[in-house]
Amino acid sequence: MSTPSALSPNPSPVRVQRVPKSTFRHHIAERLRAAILEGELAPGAQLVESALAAQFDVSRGPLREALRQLVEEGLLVTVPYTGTHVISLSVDDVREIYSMRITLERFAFEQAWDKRDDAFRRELLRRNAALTACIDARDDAASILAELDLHGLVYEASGHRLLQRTWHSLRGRLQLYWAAHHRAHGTRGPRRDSHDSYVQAALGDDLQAMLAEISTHMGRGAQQTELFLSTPPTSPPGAAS
Amino acid sequence: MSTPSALSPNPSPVRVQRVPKSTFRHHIAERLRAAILEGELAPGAQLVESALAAQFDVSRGPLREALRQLVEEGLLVTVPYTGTHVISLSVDDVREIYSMRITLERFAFEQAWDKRDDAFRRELLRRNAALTACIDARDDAASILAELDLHGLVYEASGHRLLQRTWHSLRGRLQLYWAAHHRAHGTRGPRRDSHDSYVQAALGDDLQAMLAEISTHMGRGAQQTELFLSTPPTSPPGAAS
DNA sequence: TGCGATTTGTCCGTATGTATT
DNA sequence: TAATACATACGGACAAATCGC
Repeated sequence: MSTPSALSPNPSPVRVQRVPKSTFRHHIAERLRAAILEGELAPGAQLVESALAAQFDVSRGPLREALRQLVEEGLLVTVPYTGTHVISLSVDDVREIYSMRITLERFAFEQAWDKRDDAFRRELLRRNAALTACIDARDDAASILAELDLHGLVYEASGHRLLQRTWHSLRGRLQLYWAAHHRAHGTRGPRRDSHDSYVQAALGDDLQAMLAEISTHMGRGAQQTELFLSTPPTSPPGAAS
Repeated sequence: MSTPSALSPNPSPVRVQRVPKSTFRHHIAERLRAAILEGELAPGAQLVESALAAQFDVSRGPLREALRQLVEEGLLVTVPYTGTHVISLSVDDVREIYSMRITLERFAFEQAWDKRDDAFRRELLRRNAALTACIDARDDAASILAELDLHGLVYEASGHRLLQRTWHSLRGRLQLYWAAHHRAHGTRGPRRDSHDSYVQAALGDDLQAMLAEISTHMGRGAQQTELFLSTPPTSPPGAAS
C-alpha cells in the first residue's frame, strides 16, 4: 500500500458527515476516549474532575460535559455524588460483546453485499494487508486498531448510518477490552492468517458462506478470549496517572 | 401480574441495576426526553439553553449536561455555536430503524428462546392485553407505549444487557417517529389483532417460525409507515413552546 | 460588505449535598 | 460524630461564532 499512515480515515465508500467544530468538550472527549481505549486509564480507575480539568487546562464545565458524553458511550460509569470510573468488563460483558458483534456484522454484510464494488474490494485488501503488517511487526496496539479497521469496512459499505452508530459503540467496548486484555496477559496474539478466510469470503459471491464465516470466525475469537479470562492475569495492571 | 400500572418498570426476568439518585441533569433529561418523545417538542424545534434553564428553574450548567446526554442518545443534534434541535427523521432513517429492529428482535428471540418460563408467558399475554385495550380505547399515545412495551419484553427476557441498551436507543427513535407520524397523519392505526400472530409465535415452540414472524410483522409495519411517508402530511405541525 | 443581535462556549468563585474516613 | 474529599449546582460574566439585516 502506498498511503503512509495506516490509520488515517480515508474510507472510500463512506461519506464524512460532520466537521466537528473545535470545542473544548469535543477535544477533551476525544483525548479521554483515546486514553481509556489505549489503557492509559485502566478499567476501574477513578476520574477526578478537578484533576482532569487542571490536566487539560480547562474549567470543569466542558470537562463535565465530556464525561457525560463518555458515560453515554458506555466507557465510563458514574455514581452521582461519588465519582466516575472507567468501566471494567466482566466475562459476561465480553460474551455479550461477541454475540452482539456476530449479529451486527452478519446484518452489515447482508446490507452491504450488493453494494460491494471494486473500491470496496481494494480497500478490504488494503486493510487486511495493514493488519498483517502490524501483526508481523509485533505491534499489538496497532494491530488492534487495524483489526477494528478491517472489520469496520463492511459497516461503512453498508451505508446504514444507524448500524454504523451501533458498531461505533460496540467497537469502543471491543477496543477497551482488547487493550485491557493485552495489558493483563501480554500478547493478544491473533494468528497472522486468521483473517484470510474472512477476507476471501467477503470477496466471494456466497453470502451464506460469508455469514457462516462470521459466526465461526468470531466464535473462535470469543472462545480464545474466554479461555484467557478463566486464567488469572500474569501481572497486576498498574494504576493510571 | 397483579400490579395495576401498565407502564411501571416491573419486568420479571431483568434486574434493576441502578437507583438513579436525584440529580438535576437526570431530572431535566427525563423531562426533556418525555417532551420530545411525546411530540411536545416537534422534530426540528430549536432548544435554547437560557429559555429552558429558566423554564426548568435551573442554571445552564446542569441543563447543558442534560442536553449533551440527549444528543448522545440521538434525540437531539447540536451545531456548535449555533443551536440544538430535535432531530427530524428522514425516510431513509425510518427504513434503517425498521431494518435494525428486525435484526435486533430476531437476535433477542434467539437469546431468550430457551429462557422463556411461565412468568414470561403471563407477562407477554398481559402486555398484549394492555395493547389491545389501548387500541380499543382509541388512545394512540398509550398504544404506542404499549406496543413498545410489548416488544420490549423479549429484550428483557434475553438477559443481554448490551442488547437491551441498544434496544433502548432504538426504542427512543421509534417512539419519536411514531409520535411525529401520528401528529402529522392523525391516527396511526395498528389493527387490533396485528400482534396476535406475534404473540402466538412467541408462545410456541418453533423458533424459526418466530423469526419469520418478526420479519413479516415488522416488514408490514415498515411498509405501512413508508406508504404514509410518501404522502404529504394533512396539517403542518405546530411549533413547540 | 459590515454590524448587531442571538446563542452557544467557557471561565471563575462560591455554596451545598453526599459518601467515606 | 466530625472532618475531609469530592461531586453537584448556582450565578454572573465574557469570548466566540453564527445569522440576519
